[in-house]
Parts: sequence; structure tokens; C-alpha cells
Amino acid sequence: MDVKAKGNVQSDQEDDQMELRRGPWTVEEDLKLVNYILTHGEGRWNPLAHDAGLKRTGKSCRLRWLNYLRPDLRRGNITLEEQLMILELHSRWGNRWSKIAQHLPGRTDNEIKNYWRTRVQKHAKQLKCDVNSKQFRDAMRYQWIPRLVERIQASAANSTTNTAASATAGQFVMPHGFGGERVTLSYSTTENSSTAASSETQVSPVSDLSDYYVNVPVNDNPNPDYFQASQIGYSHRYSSFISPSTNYYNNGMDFQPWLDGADTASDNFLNTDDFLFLQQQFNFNM
DNA sequence: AAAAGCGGCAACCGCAAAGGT
DNA sequence: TACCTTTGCGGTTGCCGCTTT
Repeated sequence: MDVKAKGNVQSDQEDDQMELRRGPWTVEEDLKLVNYILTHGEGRWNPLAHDAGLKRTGKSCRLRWLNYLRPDLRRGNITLEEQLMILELHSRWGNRWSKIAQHLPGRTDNEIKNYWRTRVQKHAKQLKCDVNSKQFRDAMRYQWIPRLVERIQASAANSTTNTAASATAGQFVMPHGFGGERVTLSYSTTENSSTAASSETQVSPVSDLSDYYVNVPVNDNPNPDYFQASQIGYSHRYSSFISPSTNYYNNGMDFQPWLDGADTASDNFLNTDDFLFLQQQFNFNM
């Protein structure tokens, strides 16, 4: 796609002349952008913005498309499995949101970043420790992640029998950096397998992690329930998550604020049981 | 019922890297 | 190879809706 040269200079000049829109996108703008991309495909964003008749910067169009309008985006709450992935991958890569997002099909870096900032950092704050502290990281590694795994397993156990029977549609192998253990998620989906197979190519290859792959189908018209915990069969040996040091944590940590606010359906990062568990761990170590 | 506070998220900003001329 | 444009990324901001007082 070679749209540049003269046309681009022209569009820049026009951008200077006409006032560029900023702020929230209107339905009309969304339609213009979607229709243009569906017709012409993605290209260079500045000319695209101009050609689509949008008074927006190319940058703004790109962001709107990638974070909101793309048809392969998943909407809805971050699932337990996705939370697990985010925790694992963040412990490995830190704030490399786009890299993390590559392993969560249909999720954007912006979404993951927002999730981390609003949920995880909030919880770190409530625990009165820094999100980057060893204390917090180890709490995640040895306590929260195993609890998430347990909850996923529990969800799987509570699900209907067809789950186990059909849990072979795909696999999601997650080696974590903790002693070389691998977390293996087998999942099933209500989508038919041909759909799943046909969309596998949308998952970016992972060049820097030879032992890591994500083989997750992405539906063209994503179903919010696609990854529901009840559909997940989980196989994992998580004993290695148990803290090697039983007296590691700061006795002064206060779980109560988190406990008070955590037992809601929407905030499933940890529930009340998790907190009781954590408190027991801390009390035991005191 | 109204005001204040808070949380979630879309969008913007600045910078750096990549690519083209 | 220097310059310019575009793209991609992470950090930050501000709006909006929900909850609490």
C-alpha cells in the first residue's frame, strides 16, 4: 500500500487548516473508520484518516481501531484464566503490556494495562506495599497464583459434564518462571472446531520463548463467554508455588481492606476465601 | 434526593524505534 | 547517512457512571 508521497503532504496541510477532532469518538466516526478499513484494509494511518473523511489524526484512528473497533476484540470482564496469564507474564516481563497482550487473544495492551493499574495496583496499595516490591511479587507468586489455579479448578469441577468430554479443542500451555513448572490449561469452546482452527493464525508467534506457545482460537465475532472458567479443564501441579520460606512475609501486612471489598462477582481477583486463606498464612507465620 | 468520592476505561501525550527517501 | 514520517509503546489524564454518605 503506497499512498504516501504527494497525497500525504496534502493531507497534512489540510490537517493544519481544518480543526482536528479530539475526545470521544462518535458512532458516525466509528462507522466511517470501520467501513473504510473493511473496504480498503489497514494501511498508513495518516492518509487513511484523511481518505476516510475523518477529522482525526492517524494516530487517533489507529488507537480507536486497535483498542475498540477491531472485530476480533474480546469484550467483557477479564476471566480467571486471563488474570492468571497476566500475573504470570507480568512477573516475567514487567510492564511490557503489548507483549503480554500478544498472549491474550482479543485483549489489548491498553485493556491489560488498565486492568493492572486499577485492580492489581489497587490491591498492592491496600496491602500497603509497592507493586514492584519483592514482597508483593512473592505474594503473587506463592499465594495468589495458586489460589487462582485452585479457583479455576473448582470452577471446572463445578461445570457440567460435557466440559470434560469436550476439553480437547485447544490447549494453552503456560510455562511460568517458577522452577520450570508449566501450567497447562486445556479448554473447550462452544464454537465449532473449524472456526477455531481457521483463526489460529491470528495469534502472534512467540519468537523469544521457545517453550511457550498459545494456541487459542479467536472468533471473528467474539463471544464474551468464550473463555469462561466453567469451560476450562485445568491440569497443574502447583505445589512449587508454596513459599520456600514460611517466615517470609511482613507481619504488618493488613488484608482487611481488600477482604472487605473483594467478595463481589465483578472483582474476582481474589474472593473472601482467598483472603481468609492468606490471613491464615500470615497469622501462621507470625 | 443530592452531593461527594471513587473506580474503570477510553483517549491522549511524549518518546523511541523502524522504515522510507 | 541524514532527515522525515509513521508506527508502536508505556505513562497519564479526564470523563462518566456507580456507590456511598
